[in-house]
Amino acid sequence: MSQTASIKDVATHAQVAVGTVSNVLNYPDRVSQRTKERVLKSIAELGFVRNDAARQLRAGQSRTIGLIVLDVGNPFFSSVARAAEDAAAALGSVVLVGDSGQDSSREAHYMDLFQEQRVQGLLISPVGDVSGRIDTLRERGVPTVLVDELADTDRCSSVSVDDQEGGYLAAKHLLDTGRRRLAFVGTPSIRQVASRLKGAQRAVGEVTGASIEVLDSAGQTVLAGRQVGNKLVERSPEKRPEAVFCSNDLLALGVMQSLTMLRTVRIPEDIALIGYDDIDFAISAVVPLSSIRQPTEALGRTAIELLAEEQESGGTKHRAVVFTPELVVRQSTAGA
Amino acid sequence: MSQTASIKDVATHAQVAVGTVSNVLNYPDRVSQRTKERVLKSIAELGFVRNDAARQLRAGQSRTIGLIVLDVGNPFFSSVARAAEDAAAALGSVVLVGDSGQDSSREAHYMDLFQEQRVQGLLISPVGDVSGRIDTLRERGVPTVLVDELADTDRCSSVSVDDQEGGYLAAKHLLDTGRRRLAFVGTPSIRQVASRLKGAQRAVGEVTGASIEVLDSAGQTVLAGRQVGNKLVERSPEKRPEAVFCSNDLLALGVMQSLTMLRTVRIPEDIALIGYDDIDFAISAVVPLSSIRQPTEALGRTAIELLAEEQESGGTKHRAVVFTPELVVRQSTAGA
DNA sequence: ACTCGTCTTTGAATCGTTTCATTTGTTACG
DNA sequence: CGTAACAAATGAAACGATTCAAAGACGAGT
Repeated sequence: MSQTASIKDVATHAQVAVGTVSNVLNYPDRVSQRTKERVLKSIAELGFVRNDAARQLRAGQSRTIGLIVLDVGNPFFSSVARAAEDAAAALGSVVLVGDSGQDSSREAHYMDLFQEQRVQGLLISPVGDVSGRIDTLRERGVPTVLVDELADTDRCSSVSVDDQEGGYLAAKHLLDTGRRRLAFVGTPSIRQVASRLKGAQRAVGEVTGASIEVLDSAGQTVLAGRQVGNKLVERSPEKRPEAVFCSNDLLALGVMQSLTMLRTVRIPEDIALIGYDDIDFAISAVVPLSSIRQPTEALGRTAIELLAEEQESGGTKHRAVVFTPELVVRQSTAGA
Repeated sequence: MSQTASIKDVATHAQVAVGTVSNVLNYPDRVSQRTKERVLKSIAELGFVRNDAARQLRAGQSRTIGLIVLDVGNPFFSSVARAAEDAAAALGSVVLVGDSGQDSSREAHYMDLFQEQRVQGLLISPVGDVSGRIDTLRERGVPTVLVDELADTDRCSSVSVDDQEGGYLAAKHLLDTGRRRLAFVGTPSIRQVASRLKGAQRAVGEVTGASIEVLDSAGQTVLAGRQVGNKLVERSPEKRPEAVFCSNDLLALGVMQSLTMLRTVRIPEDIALIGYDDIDFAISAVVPLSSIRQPTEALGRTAIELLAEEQESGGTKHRAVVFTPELVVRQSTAGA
């Protein structure tokens, strides 16, 4: 029946003032045991549920945090989101997730939406350059934290992963296990990929007699990896690299398929292989794939922490936290 | 500066009444060109953003729809969510996604949250039995649509996929291509898996001389599939099935790894293989994997449509829409 | 009996929007 | 010139919660 009972209905039913009902809900200690029981009973009987819109209106702020990611289907982002949700829950807040799908109009749409919702703050993996919009948000009192993107600390905080270090770790591992002629597979036109390559080149530069060739792939997919892998198989054995570092796991899995398909190349004996991201499939590949793992839980958790810091400082103090990725060694790079 | 300008500030700045500003926003036709321009200019200058809490409070309902899924990381659900978001956007609504992670306390948490938000309606893939809670919601005017679960149409609407038909399609395809001794790999303790098996058995029953053996797997992962695959390889060739139907693609990929690893078995010549779900990896497997595709876009879109129907009928009319999955033929089941 | 302090309860004011009955302004027509 | 018809603008009331100054209740101490 009751479309929805209001606090006033509860007050009438329990024969108390509206303020008392509110106190039962928000400051139970201020209310005597007797009346508290009576009010709670009325709440149960009427099926009262707090109207969050009214509460927010009065409070001037919501208990909500907006998160805009490039792709919820991507395990990296869904993991970050999950961690952020948990961290926010501990603070009594809720995370609303928006998926921009790499589309800046969708991104703008969610930014507007979250502003109308008066979110406490915004976590965002920006599609393009959003520094202007972020300045506007800050002026309006909405702190923002960039996710997976390094921020200018004059403007806002950020959490990101050191891609160059990840590339360094991968290449160093290959070198440490005795390989000297390396190959890098990926699309360096993407910023993150370029950093990973740069790190790899740094590691190679530290070892005399080591070299790395760059094989540009057509995309970041399994199929693109397979194409590159086929080219490698066609080469005469002495021209093949001793180790291949792929800028993501999908590429690596594609390369692995090509190399193992014809049985002429053994992994890791003839060619070692390492990927990036440590997706679920990496461990269950034909040859379990070594990879670089990004600390997604820490990213999500820290993003929420930085947001809290921003709120406390009134949006004046910014911090850029950079995480170091982690090397995960599996069979595909086992000792030469 | 402006923490946030209200409609009253805009009215003062533009020298009009608050009602006029509201009309500019909601009924532009009621306002003369001249004042409209003046008001819009003030809105821009003050950086006014509508406060959604106040709007909702007045309206008594939000423009928000709640969606609770079992796992956002699962491509099935992220695809359904995406489709629902798009369909809702066309109606001017927004979808809030909650991830229960198969945990009924998290599920309950989101149900409470969405109720406080006064969502227009709820789409849910329930963890356990939620019929009681759904009854309560209906009484309170929150229509609910079950997703990926068949509903009792006396209580609420639902969108689901006919798993038995999916199993039938898969087995029939294997039979149509000449295979007679089939095997089913999966964990029939899961409801959906049991239905798929039942459908497969129905198809086998229609063909004389055909048989299907059930291989219970330890889970639904690639590794579980590999274990089953290894057992198959150990058998003498004449005892191996001619075709294997796995209750999901991960299992199928695991089986594929085992079978192709030792090169004693060829896919599809010696053993045909088909999975279920048609995940992205299916097409880029070593041997592209045939599979059963679930119409996730249609599920999401229809869920929103049914919700709209519920709203129009005041929550009295319920409908259960069951979709038929689709067979996707690839190389792994190519003609014998 | 009176005062003081503590604990509990009260209820009006407030948040920012939308709505709608009224008022004000303008044009057309007899 | 009067008035009917219509368009545009007004501003108070309402939505449902929280807050807070003030009032009320009660017991202890003198």
